[in-house]
Formats: sequence, structure tokens, C-alpha cells
Amino acid sequence: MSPQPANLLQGTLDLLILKALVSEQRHGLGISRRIEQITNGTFQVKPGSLFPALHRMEEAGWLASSWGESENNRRAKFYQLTKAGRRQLETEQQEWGRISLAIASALKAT
Amino acid sequence: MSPQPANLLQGTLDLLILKALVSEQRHGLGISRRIEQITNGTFQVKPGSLFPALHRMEEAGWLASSWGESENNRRAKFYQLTKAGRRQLETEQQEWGRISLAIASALKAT
DNA sequence: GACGACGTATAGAGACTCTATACTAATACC
DNA sequence: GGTATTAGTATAGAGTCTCTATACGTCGTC
Repeated sequence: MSPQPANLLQGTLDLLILKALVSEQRHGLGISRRIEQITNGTFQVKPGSLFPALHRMEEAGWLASSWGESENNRRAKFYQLTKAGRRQLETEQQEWGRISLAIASALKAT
Repeated sequence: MSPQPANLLQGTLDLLILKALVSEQRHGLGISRRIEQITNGTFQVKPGSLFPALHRMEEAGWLASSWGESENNRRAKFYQLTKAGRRQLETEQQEWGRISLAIASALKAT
């Protein structure tokens, strides 16, 4: 069932998107490329996963978007973090810390 | 929407169940208690999440079950790892390593 | 004998990701 | 000039997983 690469853990996509936008605004495929870059190629987010997530996160008030021109002179929608988005990134980062610590602890158990 | 404690990341429950059974066979609630123990109380797996997962994993051939008596003289179904289950634990452990490394790397990015 | 704790079970809902497909516009190519 | 390819966004549908809520039987206790 699972394709060659790892399936994304549900819940981590939001975190990665928020993180991808922390330095500068990007358009959809730019976010996708940025995530691949900062995860050393581990996560390749396909459009069918990315765009619904972006819309959901904009709905939630974490992202704001505006149409513009891409590096290749194409029409593209640029996303940036809102203040609520930065707070959400903080929250999810802490949450990830708790969870990964807990699982690391579990895997160390005898 | 999310209750006081953290929602489990989807996909991590299997790993925790497999790990909880690596040392000895346990019954359902025993597995639940074991998971809470080895994650330092971070994850409390409710019956409604646990039992469907156990059935699914037995169906997949990772667990084998047999009825017996609990510490409190109650009728209880004990689960143990099969060989395929131990292989699966190996696989999921490596997978977790890859994923947590990738996300840690992403969170360190500027 | 009633009540709570132990132990298992299922139904239903909700959320998320994946695959596949579609569409438009700009560039490259012959 | 016309055709194919790439960049970019979008959605539908399916599948999977976890959560809440509820139910049922039984052992022990008061």
C-alpha cells in the first residue's frame, strides 16, 4: 500500500508548511520545494496533498495569500505567515518536541 | 477540538503497540498501561483506539492472541508478537528514525 | 444484591493524506 | 507558426486512522 518513499505522518504537514514560510513568502510549488530541501529530500509533498492543506490553513487564519508572478513569469499565489500562523508554528514545534521525546523514550525502553 | 493531552500522531500507535509487546505478552489494557509507562505518561491510549488497532494488527499477521486470565482473575485476551510482527517493529523503528531526523533537520533550518 | 472496577468490543463521526485528473498559461522546440 | 512540455493551481474520490460514546459481561466488595 505505501509507495516507495515514506508516507507523511499525519499532522506533520502543517508544521512543515509553517516552517517553510517562516523565512519568506512562497507560492505553492515553492513551499513544496522548500520542504523537500529542509528535510534533505525525505518528504516530497505532492500537489494533491499540498493545496488542500494550504486552503485549510488559510481558512484557519494561519496563512494569508496574494496573487503575483513567479520566478518564471507565471501566475502564482504567494503565501505568508500571519501572526496567528507564527503562534501556531510555536505551538506545533513544542508539540512535536513533546511527542518525539515520548516516542524516543518508548523506543529506548527494554 | 483537541483534548487536553496531545492527540496521537497517526501511524505511531502501531509502533507503540509493537514496542509494548516486545518484552512479554500482554492483554489489551495491559498494553495501554505499558504504553503510558514507556512514554512517561505522554500517551494515554483509550480502548476505542486500542482495540480496533489490535484487531487490525492481528489481521495483518503481526500479533497472535490467546484467551487467558489476567492478574486479577479476569478473562483477558493476551497478545504477543509474531515473527512478522518483530520484522514490522524493526521496519517502523527505522522509519521513525528517518522521519524524526528529517523533521528535526527541518526545524533547525533558518 | 447493588455498585464499581476490570476487560473487551463496536458504531459513527471527523480529519487527514494519497492518487488521479483537469485546466491555464508560458516556454521551448522543430 | 504550431505543437509539446513545463510551471502552477485546483478538486474529486477513496482509503486509512483515531476519537468519542456506548454497550456488555464478570469479579470482588460492602
